[in-house]
Amino acid sequence: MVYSQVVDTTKTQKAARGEGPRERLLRAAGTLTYREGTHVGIDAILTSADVARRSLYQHFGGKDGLVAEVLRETSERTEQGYADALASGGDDPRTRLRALFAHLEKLPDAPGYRGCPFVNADLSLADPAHPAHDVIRAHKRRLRALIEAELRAAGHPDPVTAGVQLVLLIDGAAVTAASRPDERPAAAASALAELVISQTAPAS
Amino acid sequence: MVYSQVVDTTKTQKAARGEGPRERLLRAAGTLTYREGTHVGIDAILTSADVARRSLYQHFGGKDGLVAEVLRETSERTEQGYADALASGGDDPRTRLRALFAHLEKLPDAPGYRGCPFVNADLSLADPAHPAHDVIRAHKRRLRALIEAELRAAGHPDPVTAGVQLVLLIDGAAVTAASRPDERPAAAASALAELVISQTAPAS
DNA sequence: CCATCGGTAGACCGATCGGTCGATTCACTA
DNA sequence: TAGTGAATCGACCGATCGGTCTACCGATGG
Repeated sequence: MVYSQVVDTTKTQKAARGEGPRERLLRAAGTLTYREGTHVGIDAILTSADVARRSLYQHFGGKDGLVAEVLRETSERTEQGYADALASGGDDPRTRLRALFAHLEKLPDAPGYRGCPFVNADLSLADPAHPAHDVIRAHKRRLRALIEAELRAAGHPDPVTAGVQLVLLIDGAAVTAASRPDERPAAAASALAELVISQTAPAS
Repeated sequence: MVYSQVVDTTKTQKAARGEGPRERLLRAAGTLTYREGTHVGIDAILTSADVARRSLYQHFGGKDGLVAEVLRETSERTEQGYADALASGGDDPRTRLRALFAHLEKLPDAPGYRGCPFVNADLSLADPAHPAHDVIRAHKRRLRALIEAELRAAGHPDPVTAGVQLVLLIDGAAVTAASRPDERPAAAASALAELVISQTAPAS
């Protein structure tokens, strides 16, 4: 079943002391669920976090709770990154959106890039009642709202549809980058996004 | 772990007799891996297909071989659907591409729709050496080539990039439709695709 | 008539899954 | 200093995983 051995059981997280078991668990689970998928075994997470089995259940109630919490905290950091990227674009909502896509365009170049952690988890967890789905939906909804607000500020004729389109481009680029990075999908998505953004100023 | 009981162990496939074990296995595995994800147990597939355990290993060598073969055969049917959709658009490559997106736009309305089976499998199988990845990449590459040929025939200035963009739109729409169908992403993607297609005739 | 062969049935394997629990250690604080 | 609660270790649970194996069945064809 396993063709390549990528699971590294060594306690890489042990250096990150000073953090409590909860933090170590979240960090290890975040790393492993992203790299190996949400189906990593609990034991691998516990070993990597150097945390007792019982602590997991005391803090998160179980694996599903841990996975959901990992995504929740990841969404906070991610959205902070979005906000920073937008801010770097100044005051003009169009340049702000361009800055956001410039930020997103850099992500696939990161060493261990495997696509969007939210999309990956969403598609990996077949059970529609898994608590992670709500977390993911909420995150994507906030992203869409963020973009929609910029589009509205820019006077886009249909900011709702355009918001859906831009998030769709982001997710599509992430999926493609994870599978076929040679197509450079991030750049292709940014070019398409530019078409949407420029709809706000038909006669530039 | 399981919040909703969607696994139906009843031998729904038993009616499909006349087919050999191999066909029944492929049919059952296709249905179950799409509905439950690629992590369905082998026993569920065997029960649903009403096939002996040994037949699976004789025909496909193991679960991974079965999953890969399911995707391979699914890709044939899917690409036939693409070809038919294109053909329904007549001779003009632009109307052919529009017909293709019209075809794709109908897919999410199907009852058990859960997104693109290839994207889902690709993101669910964390092991990069799983044989299914090659099948999936090949399928998406053929789709891209199909689209690229139409764009080239239409005289698009950059058919390669535009091909990547249209496939990216398709995958992004599938991912979004599986998670947040209320956003009607297929329509949003088609509208964006129209922008790409119309680049072929700047002064329509 | 019997040998072969694809299929079935089902026991069985080691490994791993998520989860529970008792016993112990440790740091902090009252 | 004694007590308390959090975190530790590790045994243990039933279930399930993918995979192997033996035995049997029935049709086909020499």
